[in-house]
Amino acid sequence: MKSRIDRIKKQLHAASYKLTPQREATVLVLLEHEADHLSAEDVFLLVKEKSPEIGLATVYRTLELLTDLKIVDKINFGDGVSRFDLRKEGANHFHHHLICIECGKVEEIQEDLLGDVEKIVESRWEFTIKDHWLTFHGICKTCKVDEGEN
Amino acid sequence: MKSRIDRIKKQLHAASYKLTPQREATVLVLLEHEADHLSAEDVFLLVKEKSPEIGLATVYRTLELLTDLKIVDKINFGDGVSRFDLRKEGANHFHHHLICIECGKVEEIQEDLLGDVEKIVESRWEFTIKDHWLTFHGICKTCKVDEGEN
DNA sequence: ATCGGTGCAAATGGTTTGCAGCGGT
DNA sequence: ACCGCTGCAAACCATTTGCACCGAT
Repeated sequence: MKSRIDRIKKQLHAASYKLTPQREATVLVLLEHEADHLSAEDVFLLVKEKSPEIGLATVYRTLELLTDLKIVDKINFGDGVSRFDLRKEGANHFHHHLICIECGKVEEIQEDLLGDVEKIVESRWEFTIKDHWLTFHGICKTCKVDEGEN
Repeated sequence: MKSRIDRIKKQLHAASYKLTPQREATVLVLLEHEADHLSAEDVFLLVKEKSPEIGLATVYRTLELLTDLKIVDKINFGDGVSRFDLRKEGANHFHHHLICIECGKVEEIQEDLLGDVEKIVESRWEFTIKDHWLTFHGICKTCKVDEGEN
């Protein structure tokens, strides 16, 4: 855990930014909620529990900074708010989501399932892929079970 | 073209809505710009050329209605505005996008390239897929050529 | 003394809503 | 007369920005 923060600190310094207490608090919240796809407001409220003086604008600015440095990914599930995910170390952002339309739960898929698809796209459309977003909408395991019961 | 509007009219009636002049004008704009990924504001301005009295709220309401009826797809490229695509007839929304990060152009891929990936997700995560969004970010053919020249 | 970073409040901008009016049935 | 639909303006809400201030170098 310590080392993760230290590495982020280095990344900030390398881009000549400081890891201020507010930024550290924000990153810690993201680390503690890695699986949660928090919105900026969610992050703000959680940071506020530990550092009540923080302002919402600072959280937005920090999240933007972290996004620019590719430390977090800004993702959009189409519900009107941006969500922020700490990027797994070493991952080139090959990380997909399953959104359950019944319960709203979001699962992550870390594997890269698109290798073959990307090859096809790159050759057939002569398009150099830098990144992608893949989201599936459907019914999760739990909700399928529940439906069977009702 | 005529038949396309007629079919949409039937879909509206089937859900007990009318194809009012404003709704028709909106649908016509969408038909005329099928490849363009228009924002609500874009649609509004184009409809206004033909029907200057229309209000922005009506366009929003119409687009929402068409989205609910799955006549159009509301898509989000992460640039802060929703965009609206007429759904191809008979397509279960298997339609992907290539966004060029140089020039902003959006290309569509009509083929469904995700068949195998979906099988894996459905079996490995026990998730029943209803729909998906797939967007690639990268450099399009034209911009690659331009870069070579500079 | 400078300057990056912060908190607050105000501004922004896309989208939604309240409401009175209109037009077809 | 009813009721769905519309236009307008106001409201909303996530996000951004202007600005004065603070704290470390």
